[in-house]
Amino acid sequence: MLGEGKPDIRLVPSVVSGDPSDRRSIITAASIPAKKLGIKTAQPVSMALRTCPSLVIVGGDWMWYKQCSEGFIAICRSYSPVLQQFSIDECFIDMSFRCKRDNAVEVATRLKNQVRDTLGFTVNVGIGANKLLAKMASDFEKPDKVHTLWEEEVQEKMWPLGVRDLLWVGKKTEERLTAYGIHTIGQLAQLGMGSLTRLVGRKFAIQLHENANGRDNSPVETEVAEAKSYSAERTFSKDYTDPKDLDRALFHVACIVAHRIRRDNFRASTVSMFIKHKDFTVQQKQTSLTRPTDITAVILNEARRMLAEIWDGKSPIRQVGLGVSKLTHESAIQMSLFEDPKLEYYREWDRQYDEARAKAEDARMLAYERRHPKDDSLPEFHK
DNA sequence: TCTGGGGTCCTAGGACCC
DNA sequence: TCTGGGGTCCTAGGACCC
Repeated sequence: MLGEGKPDIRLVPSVVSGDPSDRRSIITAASIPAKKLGIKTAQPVSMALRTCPSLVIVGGDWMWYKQCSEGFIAICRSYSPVLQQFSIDECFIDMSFRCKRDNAVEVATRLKNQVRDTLGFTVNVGIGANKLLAKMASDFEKPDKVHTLWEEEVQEKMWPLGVRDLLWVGKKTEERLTAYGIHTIGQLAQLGMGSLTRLVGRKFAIQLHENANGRDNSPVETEVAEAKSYSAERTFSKDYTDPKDLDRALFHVACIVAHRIRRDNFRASTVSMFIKHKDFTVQQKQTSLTRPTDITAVILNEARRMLAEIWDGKSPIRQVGLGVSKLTHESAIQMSLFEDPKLEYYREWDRQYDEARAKAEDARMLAYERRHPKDDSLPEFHK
């Protein structure tokens, strides 16, 4: 993991980001020293460099992260099978049948230390009577810590925090709440439902009210939900004005998305696409297909048609995206008598594309293994 | 300084049916 | 001839998460 003589990037201001010479790169993760300087996730790298010229910038290693994630989840699962993965580095574990409240901190500390000593990275563990409280507790002081947030601690530990610290309160909701004089989670908890409903709508108001009061009855979902949509987007290093460039980008994202749904044995009935202008405004368009498809050419064709409908063909475009939804696993393809004979040709093109992609995947795996040679001094991942 | 990429869910208005 | 209200589907847009 760490080479001889290389500094531990966790101990100095550092970030993981895309190519720092690309002005459009943003930060995917920041070390604690970097965060202390005010550098935040999703900030442009160029901005962070201005804050800290000596910032250490490294590229991401997604295959490694995935492997670390699997090792982490495996350890967590050994504590309780009632586990819900929330993201690549977070999960909820229902320990209610495994330990009593009195020894929850002890068990959590054991889990935290086992992850650190086995996998070589630290985690925070939050303990609470529901998922919201556990999640909020896990975001208290880092790193390598265990925190509790029991119901009777909500007023003392959670209510003084700013509304933005509450899960599901993002930038827009924060703006609305602060404009109304609501700055802390405690104020939010005591705000009347009438006012809250006017600010954020009925459904969200109910959730925010419950959550701010420390209540959450959502279950730990052990089943991994099937994907409901797939999408891909490309941001250009310079805004595009040439239709040829746009079309190439659309082709690129269509290939990626169609490949993914074929890999997962899906067909899609809805195709959507969007363009983001240089002022960040977005135009989107979606269309329903008469029959679900997994053919790149069919998806691309719909996207092209929609692009022509929403773009004047000359205003500068910063980003293009394409998505599919309304997915089914229909295995029996109903061959219509009137099916376009070109479809067979398109299917063959896709077969060859998928094959080439599989080869590229193998090559990436090999390169990964060269990057991370087996090191016997490091403990094995729990599989 | 100039803002990625991949997802989920919600809302609101219009079309259409009963 | 003109009117209601509920349900469902579709589309566009917006919010949030990591």
